[in-house]
Order: sequence, then C-alpha cells, then structure tokens
Amino acid sequence: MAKPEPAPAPAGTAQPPPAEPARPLPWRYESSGYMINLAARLFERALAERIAPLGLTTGQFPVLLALWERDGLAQSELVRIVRVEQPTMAQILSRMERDGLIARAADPDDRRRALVRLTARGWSVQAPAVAAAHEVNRLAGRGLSDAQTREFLAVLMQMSANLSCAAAPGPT
Amino acid sequence: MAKPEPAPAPAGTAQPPPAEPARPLPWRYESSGYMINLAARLFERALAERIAPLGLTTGQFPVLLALWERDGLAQSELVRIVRVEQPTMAQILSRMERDGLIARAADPDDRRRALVRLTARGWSVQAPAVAAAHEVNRLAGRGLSDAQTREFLAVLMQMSANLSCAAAPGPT
DNA sequence: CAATAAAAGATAGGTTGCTATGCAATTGCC
DNA sequence: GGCAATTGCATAGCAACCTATCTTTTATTG
Repeated sequence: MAKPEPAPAPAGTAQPPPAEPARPLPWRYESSGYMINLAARLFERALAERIAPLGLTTGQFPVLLALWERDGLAQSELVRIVRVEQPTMAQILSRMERDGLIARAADPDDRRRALVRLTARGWSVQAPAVAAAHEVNRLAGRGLSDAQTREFLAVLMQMSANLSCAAAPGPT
Repeated sequence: MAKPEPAPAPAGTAQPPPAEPARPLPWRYESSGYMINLAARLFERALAERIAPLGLTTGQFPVLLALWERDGLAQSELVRIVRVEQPTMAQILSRMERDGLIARAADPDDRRRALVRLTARGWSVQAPAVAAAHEVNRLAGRGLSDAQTREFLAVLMQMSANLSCAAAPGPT
C-alpha cells in the first residue's frame, strides 16, 4: 500500500525506537540531487505564497535582487547574473513589464541592447519582498546552528561550481 | 557594466589575494533559498543531458525511482512519495504512458484508482538511469568529504521538514 | 437507504525552466 | 568599404511545476 511517506523524519533528531524492522531509507534520500530538488521546491512554494500578495512570483525574485543592487542592466547582463538561459530571462522580463515592475528602454550606444529599469512599483516592493525571503530562510534554518548554515552554503557553492563547467562526459 | 559573475569562486577553496577592494558577496549568495534554487537547476541540467539519450526526462526520474522500488502504485501513492501536486503527477504519468515507460490499469477493488505498472522499457532503463544519477551526485560532490556530504544531506532533510508543515503566517 | 462528504483522477490555465531557431545590430578582418 | 562572425534579443515549442475546478466513485452519516 506504500506508506504515506510524509517527509522522512528530520535526520539528526532523536527518534523513538523503530517498531518496524528498521526499514532502510529509500535510496533517494541519500542522493544530493534528489534532496536538493525536493528542498528547492519547498523553498519555492514557501516564498511564492509570501510574495504573491505583493504581486510577485518566484522567477521574478532573482531579477529584482539584481536590479535592486544595480538598476539599468541589460538583459544579457541579467542572464549572466541570474544564470538562466536567455529566452527564460526574456520571458520573465516580458511579464515583469506587463505587471509594471520594470520598463525597457533601448540603449542609445548599442541599439541591440534594451536596458531594464525598475519602475516605482518595482522599488516599492523591495522591503517586503526581502523580508519575506529572509523569513523563509529563517524558517527553513530552524534548529540549525550558524556554523551548520554556513557550512551548508559552502557545500552548495562547491557543488554549483562543480556542476557549472561540467558538460556530460563526451564520447571521446 | 556588471561583471560576468560566472559562479562565485567555490567557497572553502583558497583564492588568490583579491586585487579588488574585497567587494562583499551579493546578499543572494548567503541565502539558502537562492543557493538551493541555483544548485537544483544545475543538478537538473546535469541529469537531463545524461538521461536524455535514454529517452527520459528529469520529472520522470522520481516516479521511476518509486516504481522500481515498488511497482503497481496508484497515482495518489506516487503523489505522496514524490511530493508533487496531483495534477503534476497526472501530467508526468501521461507523458510516461505516451512514451511507453508505464501502463495504467484500473484497480478492480476501487474503480477510481488507476494502478501504474512499469513496462519492459520502464525496467530496462533502470540500470543506466541510476548510474547517471550516481555520476551526477559524484561529480557534484567532488572535493567534499563523506562527512561533509552526510551533514549536507542532514541539513537538507531538516530544512525540508521545516518547510513541509509551514504555511504562511496567517494574518491572525 | 438516501444525502452528503471525501477521495481519485482529469482538465484548464499560468509561471519557470529548457533547446532550437531567426533576425537585427555590432564587431572583426581582409 | 565590405563580408563574415559574433552578440543581443524575440519567438516557438516542450517539460515540470503550481492552483482551481470538475467528474466519478467510494465512504459516512443522518
């Protein structure tokens, strides 16, 4: 019947002695990729429901972070910063323009480029949106020490770097 | 001009003395949610390009893992195991059926339920697909000790548990 | 037993991600 | 100067997520 399987008991926490014959964790829970994917979806859901009242979506968030830090970037620069593919960025920017968060103006120096500028509304959501993101991070990190969180972030960075410049093993 | 920003140097690795005035890392790199989202996308890309030759996609992978472990599950059980919403599962199963990975048969005991069974092709991709996933995990974890990886997985589980039963703070 | 509630699944519509492709503007090279 | 390569962006099409809603079947309950 396949038990409900509602999140494996938080590892590292003491558990009552298992009445069952110590069923081993399914393999997936020892796979970094599987667990990262799961955690990423949970983070996204948690953020989505908190920024929806602001009229924001999760995909817009990294773009806003970049623009709040430096307004007037071109699409190609946002692509490099946010690290999504160019058509993904084009699509997100279209919706942000539609929703009045940004405006695009042609770059006079290079007519191929379109500079992205925040509107008043784009600026106005900064404080509450950042607060929502902080709250999700705080909630997720409950029960973890600062050292654990820092080490966790360091591992994430190492893994991202490992996967960044790693195409599939070419059939040499 | 916004520097290229091609992956922040892998933290924990020695870096040459910064010639620049020690520009602080943008805030996003200290956000668990941001970094998990980034890592998850990189994992997904790496897995996708390795299982594409098998005719598989990343969304099908968790479903296959569940079915390889126990064939003949109902859609609702897969939903609980894989932890996606029901319409997402329905869509993935439709494509898997279309692609000849699974077959759906009505449950004689409950005519609402449709039992999902692997086809011969669904079984045949198990070994190479699992090997591909292992390779991605191994690649991502390069330079990390076993202890680091275990601690990393424990943190991911804790965060997933924290975010699982955590709706937004009701406007009480 | 009949009416209602709950559960399983399908469908519609939206966002985010990808690849592949096409077009226009700029750059490089002879 | 002129032609090719590169760069910036848009579009089409698909997969994987989501919420909202509907139908059908089973379970509950008065």
